[in-house]
Amino acid sequence: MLDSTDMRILEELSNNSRITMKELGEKVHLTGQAAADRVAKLEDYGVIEGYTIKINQNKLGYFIHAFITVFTESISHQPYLTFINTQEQYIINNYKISGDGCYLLECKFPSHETLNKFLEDFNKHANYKLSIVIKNGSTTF
Amino acid sequence: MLDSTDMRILEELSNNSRITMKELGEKVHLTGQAAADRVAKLEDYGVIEGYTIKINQNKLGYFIHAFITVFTESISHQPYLTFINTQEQYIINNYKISGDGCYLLECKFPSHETLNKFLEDFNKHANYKLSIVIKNGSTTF
DNA sequence: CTATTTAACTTGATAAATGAAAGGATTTGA
DNA sequence: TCAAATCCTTTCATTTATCAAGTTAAATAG
Repeated sequence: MLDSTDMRILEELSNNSRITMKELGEKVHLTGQAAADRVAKLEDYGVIEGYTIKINQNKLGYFIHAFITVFTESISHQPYLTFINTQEQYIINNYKISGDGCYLLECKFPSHETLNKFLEDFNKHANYKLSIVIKNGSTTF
Repeated sequence: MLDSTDMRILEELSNNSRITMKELGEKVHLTGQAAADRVAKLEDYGVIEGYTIKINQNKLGYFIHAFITVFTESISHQPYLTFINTQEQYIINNYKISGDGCYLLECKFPSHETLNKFLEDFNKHANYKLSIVIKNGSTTF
């Protein structure tokens, strides 16, 4: 379905999604139009789900990046899910997982105070285990 | 530092980073040029770290999304870190964390077979606890 | 109170990118 | 072998981005 040129296009767009089609074409040895056609196909096929930006959360005042392993107390997860829907500003991802815990909640907080307050409210609906990110050794793509 | 217009710009770019400056300007009630100026400042300031794409990993054949809590056996983390550097294709993020475990490893695999093989090699360098993502209730921005 | 500076924005001209249409290789299948 | 499909290129009209200059408003200083 995808050839190596498509993979290179995905790589280039991962690095800079605002690149012009002309430039992208040069990088993968195609004309701008051919590159644009390829990209349109990747969109149609659904490999490219969207175009977005990387935001530096520290610069927005979110200094704490945390993962919370969630253990819901009751049989129903609904109270927990309802609660976190009211906490959108702090939530990055809520992964339903198998293994230890029901959910893995990725979140961000401006301060220990806000985190503490969040956990107090949180604990009314579920138990948890907290992991704070010290360093992000992220890879590309 | 950032006003509400800047926040709206970040939101719009998060939703579609390939939007034209003209269109972006219309959305936030500015001319294209003013919008472009704002975006340039957000880049300079470092809030916008880059432009990227959302890739559907399933369409690339990565059907398993997992989080691995890592417990290094030896005092030195180096053997573990060296190992995962050889496994780039499977690694999304390697977060150094406080709390339970030393690292939280986010990764992707094409199949249970590749995951199993990975864990066998992995286990030579560190112990682990595996969580497989069942559903991603991700939020925006 | 007035002059000056600065920041944020608008306008207008030019250069560049985009999108659509037409056409040319190359491959695929009947 | 012929027809269709795929993938790419070229060309051109349209749209967009970019650069420089000018406007406005608010803050600052004399």
